[in-house]
Amino acid sequence: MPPRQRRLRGTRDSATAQAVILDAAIREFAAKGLAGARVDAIARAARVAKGLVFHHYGSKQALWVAALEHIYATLRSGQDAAAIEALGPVEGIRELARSTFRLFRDHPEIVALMNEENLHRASNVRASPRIRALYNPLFAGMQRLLDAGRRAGLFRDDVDVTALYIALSGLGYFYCANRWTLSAVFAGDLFREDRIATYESLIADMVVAHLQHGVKPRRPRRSARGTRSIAL
Amino acid sequence: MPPRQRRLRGTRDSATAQAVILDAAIREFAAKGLAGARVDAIARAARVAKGLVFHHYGSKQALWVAALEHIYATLRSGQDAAAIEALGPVEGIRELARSTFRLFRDHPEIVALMNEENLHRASNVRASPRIRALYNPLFAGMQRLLDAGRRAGLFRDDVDVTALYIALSGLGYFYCANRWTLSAVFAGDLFREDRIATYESLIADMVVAHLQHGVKPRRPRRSARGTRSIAL
Amino acid sequence: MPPRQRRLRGTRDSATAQAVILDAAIREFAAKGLAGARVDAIARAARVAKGLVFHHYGSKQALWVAALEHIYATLRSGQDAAAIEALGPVEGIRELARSTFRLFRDHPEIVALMNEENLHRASNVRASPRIRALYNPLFAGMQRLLDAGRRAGLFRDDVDVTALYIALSGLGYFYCANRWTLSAVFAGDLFREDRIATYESLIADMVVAHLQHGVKPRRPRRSARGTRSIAL
Amino acid sequence: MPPRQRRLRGTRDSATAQAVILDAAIREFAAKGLAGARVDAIARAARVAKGLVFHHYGSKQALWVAALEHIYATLRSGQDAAAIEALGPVEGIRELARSTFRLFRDHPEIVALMNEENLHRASNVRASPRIRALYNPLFAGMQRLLDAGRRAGLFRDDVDVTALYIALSGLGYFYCANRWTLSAVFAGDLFREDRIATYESLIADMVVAHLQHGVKPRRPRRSARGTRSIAL
DNA sequence: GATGAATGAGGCTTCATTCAT
DNA sequence: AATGAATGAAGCCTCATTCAT
Repeated sequence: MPPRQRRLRGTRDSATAQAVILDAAIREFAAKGLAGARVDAIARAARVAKGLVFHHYGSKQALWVAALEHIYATLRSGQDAAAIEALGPVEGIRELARSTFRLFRDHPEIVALMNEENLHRASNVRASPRIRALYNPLFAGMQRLLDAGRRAGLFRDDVDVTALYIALSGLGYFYCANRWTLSAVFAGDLFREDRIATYESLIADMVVAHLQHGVKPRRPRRSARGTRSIAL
Repeated sequence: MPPRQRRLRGTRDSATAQAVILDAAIREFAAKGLAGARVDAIARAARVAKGLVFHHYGSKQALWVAALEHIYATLRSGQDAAAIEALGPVEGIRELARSTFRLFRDHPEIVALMNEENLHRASNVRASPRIRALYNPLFAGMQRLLDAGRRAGLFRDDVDVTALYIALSGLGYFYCANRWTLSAVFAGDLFREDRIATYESLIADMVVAHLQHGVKPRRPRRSARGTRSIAL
Repeated sequence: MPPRQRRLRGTRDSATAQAVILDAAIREFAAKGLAGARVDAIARAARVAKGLVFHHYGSKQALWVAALEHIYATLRSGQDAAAIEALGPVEGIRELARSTFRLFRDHPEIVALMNEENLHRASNVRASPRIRALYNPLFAGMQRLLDAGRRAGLFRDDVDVTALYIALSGLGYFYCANRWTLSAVFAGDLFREDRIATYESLIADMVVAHLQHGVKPRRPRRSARGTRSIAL
Repeated sequence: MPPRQRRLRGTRDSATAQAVILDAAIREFAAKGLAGARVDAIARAARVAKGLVFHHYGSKQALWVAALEHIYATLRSGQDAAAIEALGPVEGIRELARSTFRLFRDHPEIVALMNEENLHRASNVRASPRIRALYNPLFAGMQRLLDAGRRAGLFRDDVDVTALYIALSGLGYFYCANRWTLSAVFAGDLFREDRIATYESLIADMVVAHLQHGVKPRRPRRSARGTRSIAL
């Protein structure tokens, strides 16, 4: 009788096994939370003996940390600071807002794990310098965009990067994090294509509207770079 | 010798006991999530025998639903549709944004339980008509405010109530939901008084900026911000 | 179908349950050691759900400590200081030696647990003042016996109580502790009645022979009490 | 970069590897017992892959037997029958008592493994003719010493070799086996140099006092203690 | 109504052992 | 000979729930 399930047995490829386990773990953690996740389920999903999970990761908690670091890396790699900066102030910020929304939408595990981690008061994030370091380039890039926008007379000059980042993220985050309760309350699927598209541009509009609010357009009004349309 | 710890024993006030249990449960659920919460801990916090929890609520799951209904009631009672409507379009929306933020801030259990409930794809919310009904008055009120704003030439006319509610909530939600991870990443306490105040007005500004974006002020133009005039 | 095994179910007698569990635990610990013992086996032997063991004792380790304290109490209650003192120097010491041997013989769990506890460098005994306190009356009694023996010119005067206690115990202990290996090596059962009796008197003789070694008998030579035979 | 830790890898000296493993095993078994010992820990201590332990010894149980045989060999080699016999009855017995004590003192692993083996009712010792055979020369030598002592009128004639061996061993064994519990109860270190020395001579005295007890000195009576005279 | 002893299913983790390399 | 990934059978312990009182 052939084995019912292809196991790793014989693979002896520790890197692959670890990746498979981590992937399964992220899925399980995202679906059930840390406390609700079952190592058993992770092992089964990874087609691996339960013991192997511990062989490679040591404990459920350590696996959780690995999952956290992974999703933070995903998050950050989806917010490409350089690419955004290249678009110029207005389009750059718009794109950042949209891509952040897109990230939360396409990677619900990011939202789920971040929520859970906040339950634990970020004890793991705080302990991981790797995660914290990921944010620096993004914030630096945002700051340069804001400065450029101000110099070009496009943006107001009383906006704090941190607050802006939080607002911009929150707009996308809530939509995804509360997908199910919102859908229940509104009796409709929030993730229908058209709704998502509408909301995506709303986010971008709202952030930029705020940045431009009360700014007197200057006459020749030329932003250094990134001017796409006169409308902006 | 009097009992060292006052228990409910003998008070025969089952309503009080139930309230105490529910209160303890909300705290525990907020701190640990549904899966992470322990009935034992709830009973201990309520100074009640574990069996009594089951006596009154039947199961952990049922207790969860009760907690959920409770926090939704809190949420809704904090967003007073009538009071908001009375403020007129601009101030009404501003106040809604601020009070929603305030709710999430002062009631972290709301955020925590909503997150957890979304893990379960809102199965309990969907099953609770009571919760869903809570939203109707608010949305109706918002819709009337938006209409009034449009008629007064203050607001653009392409804004969907649902989307607006989500955006407005998200701005406050994220700040609270991710309090700990954000504080870790920014290496500072997000909940310092001044930061909160700044962010609170940012939220209000951003929402209104969006609603007014691209709107041509009509002749007798009255500044929108803070005018509590009858016209609005 | 009647229940296969009588459980405690319905007993609701916590004290009894705890005693039954402790008894089973001592047996299991004595047979397998701390590491080799199975909580499962203890619960089964006690006809109790495994969870109840933890309900009452908290952990295997705590159960071990309880077992230790129990066997030490047994040990000490088997070495009745008062009764021994009443026998007078020679017979008292003889009886102490014999009864100590008897204790080890009839309570192999004492020997087994003491051995195991020494593996752990007595960490639990050290932490239990209750156990340590048990020894005081015995040593005080022994000291008084030795003093009396010296005053009566029966015992040499250079013998330390502690050393004497250790020697006296060791004579009986080894016989029991190594029952099986010794029996294997000598190809005979060490616990045959006659062998035991022979060895029991050997122990008593040896200890007293030592105490009397080199002592010049005085003429009137009357021990205060307990003089059984002229030979002594 | 050279390997951080020198492994046996590549030495192809399987004999060395086996010896290193056995040594580590004895240490681990002595510290934790059979059930408490971890093959993992043994391999780590031996700086060897876990698989190699099984490669060479087959199973934990087999490794235990090897360890057992090793410590029995050590024990026996420390009780040199020929050397003891050469000392004559009194000094020979004294020396046997002292050297046995010394063995237990310097090789706590002997005591620990013997205890553990008795937990298992000596099943491994019984199965190992090698171990049992080790005792024969010693007993034969003791018997000859006793006989000589009797013929010389030094020893009583009702003493059984087996019982004597047990008593003599027990005196030293208990002191070492219960080192930790005794130290805890007496609140002092049993292994302080002076205490050990005192006890060592106590053991020798006690055994000889017993052998000489009630023996009428013949005419040319020579004191037994410490006389290394030819007559003995 | 209220208690807490008791249960049993199942969770995380350990560990001796096997096996491909 | 030697390695270390991989396994699976327990092992300790937790926890929601039941039940006698």
